[in-house]
Amino acid sequence: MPELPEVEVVRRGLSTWVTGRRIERVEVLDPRSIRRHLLGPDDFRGQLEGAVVLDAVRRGKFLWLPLADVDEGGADSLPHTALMAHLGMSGQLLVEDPGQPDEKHLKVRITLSDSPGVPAELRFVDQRIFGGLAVVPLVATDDGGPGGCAAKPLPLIAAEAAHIARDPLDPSFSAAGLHERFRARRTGVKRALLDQRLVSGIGNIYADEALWAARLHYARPTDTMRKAETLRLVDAVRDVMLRALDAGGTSFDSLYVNVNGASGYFDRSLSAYGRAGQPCLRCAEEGRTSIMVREPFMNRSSYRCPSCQRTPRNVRL
DNA sequence: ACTCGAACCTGGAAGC
DNA sequence: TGCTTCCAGGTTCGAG
Repeated sequence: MPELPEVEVVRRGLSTWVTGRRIERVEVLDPRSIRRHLLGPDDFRGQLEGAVVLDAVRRGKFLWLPLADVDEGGADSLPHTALMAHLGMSGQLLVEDPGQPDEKHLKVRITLSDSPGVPAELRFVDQRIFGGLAVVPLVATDDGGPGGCAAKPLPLIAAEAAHIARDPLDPSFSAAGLHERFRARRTGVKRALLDQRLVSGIGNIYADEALWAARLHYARPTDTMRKAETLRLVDAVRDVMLRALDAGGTSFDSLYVNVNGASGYFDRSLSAYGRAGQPCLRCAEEGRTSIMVREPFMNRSSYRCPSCQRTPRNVRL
């Protein structure tokens, strides 16, 4: 399950290996993976073939490659379209040699112009099809700031991601702004963390990790949050993401742009998620014993320590 | 306008 | 052993 740090690793890989190359051929093996491209596979292929990849940009878990249009001559003109990618639950973007056998869940094959020492294919592989690709317009950002994390930041954002808030690793992200949005909401803090319109890039796992680190209950009403608590929570989110980025970034020097759901971080560094029945690490450190619990939440699960993440007075789910 | 649950999808795990 | 059911997850969409 790629989270923001894994998507950032993919972005860096694409930035290094795909930027500057021309798309020669596109093969859609499963149209469900481009269902967000409403005009269908033929149009998808037609828009991509001949285009040159200018950069790799990420906001939250949304990733896009701004394209130089074939018939646009001026190198100084801003790009109009981008190849948009979301990895969903199980998506992978792989840069591979054409000789490699097709993956079982290979969905889209993109053949790139030759580049010395770099494989020629960009492959989108996705088992559960929650992710997908689409060619989308680039629109101006509403605040005039950069669209997201990029090598050459532009005040443009893929239309499909325009409703997504900035993520906590974005230099333009405002924790104070998030606090204001919390106060204006009538919902629980975990639901707010997962709402990509308020803050992007946080999934179920990192939400639990950050809430545990910040000692907050998932059902804490956001309109009762004190500013110090919001800032503590934002710090915790950043910390979790940066540590995962450190762990995931280590394999980045290979030619393969790879997202692996079983990254070392998930295996070794989780303090809350999946730890039901096990002792709370912080309580243990402080000489107390409390057992982590799993509770249903939004048809999923939340993990917390009943001792240091106490149930609030007015629960909001 | 805001909030929340359903739906999408696959395969591994758990239950029978 | 083989079958069925459950569960995981991010995001969008529609109902309330």
